[in-house]
Amino acid sequence: MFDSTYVNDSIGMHAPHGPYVAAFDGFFGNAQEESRFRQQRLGVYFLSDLFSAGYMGKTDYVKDKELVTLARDKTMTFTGETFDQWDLDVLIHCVMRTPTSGGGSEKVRIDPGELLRAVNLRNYDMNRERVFSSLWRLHMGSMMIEGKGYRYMTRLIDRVLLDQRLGSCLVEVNQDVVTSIRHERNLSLDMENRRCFKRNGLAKWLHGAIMSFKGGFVAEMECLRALCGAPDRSRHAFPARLTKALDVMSECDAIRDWQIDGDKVKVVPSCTRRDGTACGYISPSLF
DNA sequence: GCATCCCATAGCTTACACTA
DNA sequence: TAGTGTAAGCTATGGGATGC
Repeated sequence: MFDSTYVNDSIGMHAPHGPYVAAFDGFFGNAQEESRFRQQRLGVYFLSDLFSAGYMGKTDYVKDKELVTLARDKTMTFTGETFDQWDLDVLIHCVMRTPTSGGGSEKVRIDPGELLRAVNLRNYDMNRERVFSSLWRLHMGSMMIEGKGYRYMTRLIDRVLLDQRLGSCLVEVNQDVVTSIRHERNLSLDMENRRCFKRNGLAKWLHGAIMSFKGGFVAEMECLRALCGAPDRSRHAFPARLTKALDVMSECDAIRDWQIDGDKVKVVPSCTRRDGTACGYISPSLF
């Protein structure tokens, strides 16, 4: 069943290339510039409320929702079912298994049971259904990044084929996402850390933040809360959640040190290089 | 060895009450 | 009225037992 003839009919759109492989050289200048444009930085995905700090929580359908990001010169909007850290676990699992030798889009077979074991969850009907739902959300959700003079439309997973008879699926992750996440990262170690955090969505979100800010970061509490998508109504509970999450990360050796000083939070990852890698700063001026 | 079920427990979210 | 504290309800987890 997992034959190329089955994966060519995507989502009703005839797409011999990936969804945004430019078929017209010259619009973006040379090929190198085009490549730079297409590959988003890790922070675009991890330092925003695209993947909120929840875990297997309630999802909402949103249309053109403006995401909270650190980007000053572009805006990001999202349409689809909202994502949380469970969806990010599913995405990273798929990225880890995507072969990169071909250079173009590569498909990978995903076994829900294996995925669930990899993230420390039980392999039973409800959780397997959650894997399929997450893949559906990751495929259906679309982002638009709008900068000076351009709009960039993309999605995280290009194609999903679900084999209901075998209970497994074939997934084609957006090649730019694969490139961004795998760039300079030891994904096995990242997944080991995330597994250790169990269902603490905020710890997983913060882990994503230190994947982007390799030298750690200093953040204002309120900005951090907005960035990780924590709702306004739970504002008063956020400091306690943050302390708990940082404790969990510290116990799992994902961070070397952390401090909460008034409304400022400082996080130093375990793998900080001692070559002067810059520490990130998250403040209201960036919003 | 793996999947599933049952039950007690823990954690998170949300609604409501209270206070400045 | 906005911010904060608390408790109830919901849901997933962990451990043990059982079946395939």
